[in-house]
Amino acid sequence: MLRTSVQLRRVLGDELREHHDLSMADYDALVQLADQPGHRLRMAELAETILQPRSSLTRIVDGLVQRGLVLRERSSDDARGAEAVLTDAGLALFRRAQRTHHDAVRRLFLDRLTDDQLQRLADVWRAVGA
Amino acid sequence: MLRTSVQLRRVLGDELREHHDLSMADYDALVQLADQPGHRLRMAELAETILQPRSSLTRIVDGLVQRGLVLRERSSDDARGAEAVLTDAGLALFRRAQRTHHDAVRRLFLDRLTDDQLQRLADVWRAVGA
DNA sequence: CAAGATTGACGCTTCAATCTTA
DNA sequence: TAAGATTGAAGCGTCAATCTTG
Repeated sequence: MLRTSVQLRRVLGDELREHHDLSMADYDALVQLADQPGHRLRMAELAETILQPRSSLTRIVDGLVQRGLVLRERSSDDARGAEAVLTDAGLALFRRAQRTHHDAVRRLFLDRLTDDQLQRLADVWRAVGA
Repeated sequence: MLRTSVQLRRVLGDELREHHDLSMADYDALVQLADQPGHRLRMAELAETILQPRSSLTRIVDGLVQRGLVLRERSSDDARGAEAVLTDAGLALFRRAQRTHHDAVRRLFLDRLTDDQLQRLADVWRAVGA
């Protein structure tokens, strides 16, 4: 079972890499930023939501900044903190990547299961994660 | 759902690392070797069964050989090929690691689900992997 | 001193190129 | 020439140590 989930994640990651040159972690970060009002989030919060250590997030944001997808800004209220802000280019790339990703998820996962199966899976999985 | 499976795998990996200084990939390799008659397998076959590129397997076996857990032997029938053979120490470590791993799987996964849920999960997951 | 974030160094993984034998 | 396996170099992810601000 873990084998299958690893393979699934691997394929999904390969597609993002191939079409948009994004790692799964990059994509996760873009998802969270795009989801926020103002498209911005504190580094520590962003790290937490994507289940990464802060040091890892620093590298991830480094890469996104270099490609002009994200800006780093000092936090206005607390000068120790930094915020990551999605640029227009970043948002545009995210929307394209999201299409790729959703298509892949549908093809590899959703289309292979009935609605009933999906419902059961969700229930069972909730028990594991709790 | 992928989040949960990633977390699960991460915790399982951390336990193997902490108690036996093994990566998941190391453990996967030991499982396959221990499972074979003669505790030996050709490199290419071992790579395939644990879903790793051959180059990755080379590194993995390098580490295991250095720790005396595995021996590398030239294949008797085809001198191009190499075989990995589990040593007594390797088998002993594997048995201990297996206990750790099984305990963790039970604790984090099996104990959280009813038999009925497990059965359903197996059915659903088979559809995804197919 | 504590909190937020970054950096240096290391380990794991993988690709492309290479070496060896068939 | 092809098949089996290994190696060099590069990227990703992480820990411990460090820098900066509160």
